[in-house]
Amino acid sequence: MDATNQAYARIFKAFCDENRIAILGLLRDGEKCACVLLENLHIAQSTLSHHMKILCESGAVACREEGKWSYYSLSDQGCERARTILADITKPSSAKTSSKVCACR
Amino acid sequence: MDATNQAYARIFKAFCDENRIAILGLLRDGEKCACVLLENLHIAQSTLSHHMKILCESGAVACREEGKWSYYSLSDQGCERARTILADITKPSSAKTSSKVCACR
DNA sequence: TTATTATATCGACAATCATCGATATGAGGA
DNA sequence: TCCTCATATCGATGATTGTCGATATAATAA
Repeated sequence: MDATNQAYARIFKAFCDENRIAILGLLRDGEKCACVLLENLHIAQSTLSHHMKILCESGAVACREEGKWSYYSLSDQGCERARTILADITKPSSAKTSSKVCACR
Repeated sequence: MDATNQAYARIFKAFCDENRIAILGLLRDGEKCACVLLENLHIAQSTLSHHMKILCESGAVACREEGKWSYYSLSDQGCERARTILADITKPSSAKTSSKVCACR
């Protein structure tokens, strides 16, 4: 319905799987090759590739390809954007308009 | 596998559905009765109830029951916790340890 | 008490998702 | 060239999720 909400939802999908959070945890230490990520997770290579695609599409992770290797790292800009959006959707607006009791009373 | 990552993932599940983001948008203006939320969303009553349960369980939304009405509002504490966790998992650690090239080279 | 109203729960169903093994692609190395 | 290695893509499968209508619950009104 709302394209913005849908886009926001897609960004937070990056953070709602425990394996993807584990991947982010590994990337916090710095850029990592896909094979290093794979060594540290108990998932199949095709599954890792799937998660990396979602993380990259959300903008939180950046990919650098070099020869046959793919290096992944946290994207400062993408992560900052996710944090900003979460702040936007969870911060009360300055002008609250609702009353204490429901109108349907 | 990792209980913490699983718990974090569950929190962000609250934010990865467009209808739930729309609900948060309505709550930014202040506490709202469930029936008011329902009027503003094109979903069935049982679906709203389902979403409210997920939002409350994530901690981002608080529920106040009064008579036959349920009033929902953003939880300052719960939202702050979500923001803190997102910051934690997306901020590079101070001591980066990885080198520029993959060890498997 | 009986009826109405607000919300939660249940059961079913379709859609989405995480996962895997198999295969394709593409870069080096022999 | 042929082989190996790193990664991506494909197709299938089981699990989870969003959605609904029907029903249960519980509060209030008549």
